Amino acid sequence: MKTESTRRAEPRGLASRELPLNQILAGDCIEVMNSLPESSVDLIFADPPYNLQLKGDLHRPDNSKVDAVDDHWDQFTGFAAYDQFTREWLAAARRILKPNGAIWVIGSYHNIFRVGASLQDAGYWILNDVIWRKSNPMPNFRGKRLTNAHETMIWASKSENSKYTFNYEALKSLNEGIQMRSDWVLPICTGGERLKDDKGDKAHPTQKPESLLHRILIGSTNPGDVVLDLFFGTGTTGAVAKMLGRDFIGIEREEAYREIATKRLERVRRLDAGALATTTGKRAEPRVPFGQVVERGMLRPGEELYSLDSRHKAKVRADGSLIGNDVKGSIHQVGAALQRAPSCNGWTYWHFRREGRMVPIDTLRQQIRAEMQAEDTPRPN
Amino acid sequence: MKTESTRRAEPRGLASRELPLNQILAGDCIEVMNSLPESSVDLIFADPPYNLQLKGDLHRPDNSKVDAVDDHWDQFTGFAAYDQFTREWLAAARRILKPNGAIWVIGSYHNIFRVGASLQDAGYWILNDVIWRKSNPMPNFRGKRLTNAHETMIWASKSENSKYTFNYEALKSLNEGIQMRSDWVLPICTGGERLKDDKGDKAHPTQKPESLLHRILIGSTNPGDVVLDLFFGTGTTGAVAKMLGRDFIGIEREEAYREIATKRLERVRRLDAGALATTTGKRAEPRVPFGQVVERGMLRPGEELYSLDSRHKAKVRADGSLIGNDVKGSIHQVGAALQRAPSCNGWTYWHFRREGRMVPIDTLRQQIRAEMQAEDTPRPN
DNA sequence: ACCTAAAGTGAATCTACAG
DNA sequence: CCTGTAGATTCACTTTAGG
Repeated sequence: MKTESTRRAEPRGLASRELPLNQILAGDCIEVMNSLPESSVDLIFADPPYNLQLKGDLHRPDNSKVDAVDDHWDQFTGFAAYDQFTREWLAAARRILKPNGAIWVIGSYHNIFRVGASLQDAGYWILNDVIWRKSNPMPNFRGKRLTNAHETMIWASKSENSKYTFNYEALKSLNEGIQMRSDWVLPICTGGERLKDDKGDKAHPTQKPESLLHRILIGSTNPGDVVLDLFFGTGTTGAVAKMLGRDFIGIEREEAYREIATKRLERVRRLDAGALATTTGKRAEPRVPFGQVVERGMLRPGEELYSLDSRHKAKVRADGSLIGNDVKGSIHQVGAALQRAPSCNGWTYWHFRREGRMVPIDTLRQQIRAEMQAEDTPRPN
Repeated sequence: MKTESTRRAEPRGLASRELPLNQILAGDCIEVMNSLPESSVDLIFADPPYNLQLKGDLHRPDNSKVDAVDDHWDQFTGFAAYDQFTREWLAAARRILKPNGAIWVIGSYHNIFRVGASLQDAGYWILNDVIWRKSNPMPNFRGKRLTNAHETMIWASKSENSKYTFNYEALKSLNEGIQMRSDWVLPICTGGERLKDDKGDKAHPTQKPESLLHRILIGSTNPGDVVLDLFFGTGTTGAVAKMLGRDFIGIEREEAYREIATKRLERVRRLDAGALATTTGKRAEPRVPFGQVVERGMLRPGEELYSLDSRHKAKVRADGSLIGNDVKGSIHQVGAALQRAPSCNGWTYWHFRREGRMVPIDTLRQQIRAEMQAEDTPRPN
């Protein structure tokens, strides 16, 4: 396995240097991939059409119409056509993956079983299936099925013996000391993050949240890695990759999406090296992980936190750890070190500035807890 | 869709009466299923071998053993054998399912994608994929992957137009009044529920928790339904089915498991009817034509009805239709037309005035329903 | 400006039955 | 098979409107 310290063991070949880095390539993803050199990218992310096969309109109980995914790119004549499409892009993708490369694919029950089986047949080796549990899904309006509250992602290496990248400690750190599980609770993409067109409508019907890609890229790539997105859309993968200091290549067929993504990417700023460094040591601790505050964008990597008396400050890092005065670690550890105290509750010690005021980060934890309580009701039967 | 009130609409055929109810049948599940009459069971639950790593034993439908192979080139052989086994039991299961029957299959990423694709290919219609999120999973000891903290279930009807059973209100009630989502947080089977053998070791490696089957059977069967478990194991499905007043059939190849399950089932007691009753929605109520309200003199022809905000009004006619603003038709049609909405539930939209208050006409329907129930209930004289 | 109420919205395979 | 109609059905969150 490649780890944080050994990731440079695999030298970039000549072919890799010729890659069209940090660009959006126009065209069909299979054709474009076939024009790229083999064994040249570290990670592929694919959010292919789901083949939803929707029939009539759907109305909410208040009679408003649900804005469905009826785009032409989601139309297939049947399972056979969809399977062939899937097999072809999976094969092309595997060719350009480095031997130790990996792939992430996201889908729903409409397509994910077919994609998963084709992926296994193509020689990929599944590492985990990961559930994106949506904290705020669209309900089932007709009361005819369960609320479709999740999507499924498959994480697979190029082959069974690939030394894939897995930043175990960074993910554990994002989860405040507890192993990251295969189910990730994250909100869908709404609000200011959701891109709008000229008319104020959503620019893309299926824009993914940056928090999802943040966790994927932190966990399965290193800074400087090349991340390829086969169905780039509005460029969420590119935006997060750029922010996190990874190189990206996007492939997108629709010009409208390419234009939106290009503008979006111009606004993204790369984090500095300090914010990008991730924890390699060990830690442990309790309930709501501070990493979720970062993943959810409540605090930005690179943002500064202050003690209430402003005597100490520290910088937020991408994996949910802090760095202040050369001390790295959890919000608790850094707070304790700077005070030369044996311990410190980072949640109440650290504050961020909003509109001139100092706000304790514990308010952000309370927000997350409120959401978790709403979405998470374990019941022993 | 079958609801609580209509589930008896589908008569049991002669064949159904010949089913070996509440028994554990010995043998290979495909052969046993082929000996059962077609279109005879309401629900099938299947917890098939997960094909873990293809390293353990895998048997073909003819009971011959597949040689486990680690060689890369032989992987396809492994998948092919597993796929054939899957297709055969799925086909046999579909034959004995009633037209409105459904199936649940549980698996992990090792097999669930292949099972799901085969299931779609066989003509089943996926209703939901459901995530069993384990509240207490085994951690990943080597730190090389994410903690595998969930399993995936697929819920599918026999065909696209099956009127499958879905007890929406009962599940909503289980979830404290909020509609049930596709992710279920439940603990794994441990403690006193976990069956032990003579030596005190776990009797079965993958015993499922009763809470899981409880939710499945409450949500997708009615009392008296026939539930078939193809890989019965220690009989969790049978135990929960018996407790919930469903009939079960179990198929199990291993004698040791059949013995354990038999003992287990003897200890299970069937709940009484009062405990079995579940919440039902309006769909289960008998239909009442608005004309009956007029016939019974609860509203007079010529009387005016109003929307709650009094923006629209309409006049009752002798035949139980309405006329408002030159639009004539049913209470639903006139309500929809006046609001320019695609549809409208006239029962809740229209109100009449009594003693200065606005009363929804649905209260009149409820009165009629109450009288109908009183008539149906024989009174001891 | 600030608080509250109302409206809007999200990858959705979303009805049952009489005639 | 088809068509037409009765009539049942929503959660979490954001944005906008109104006071």
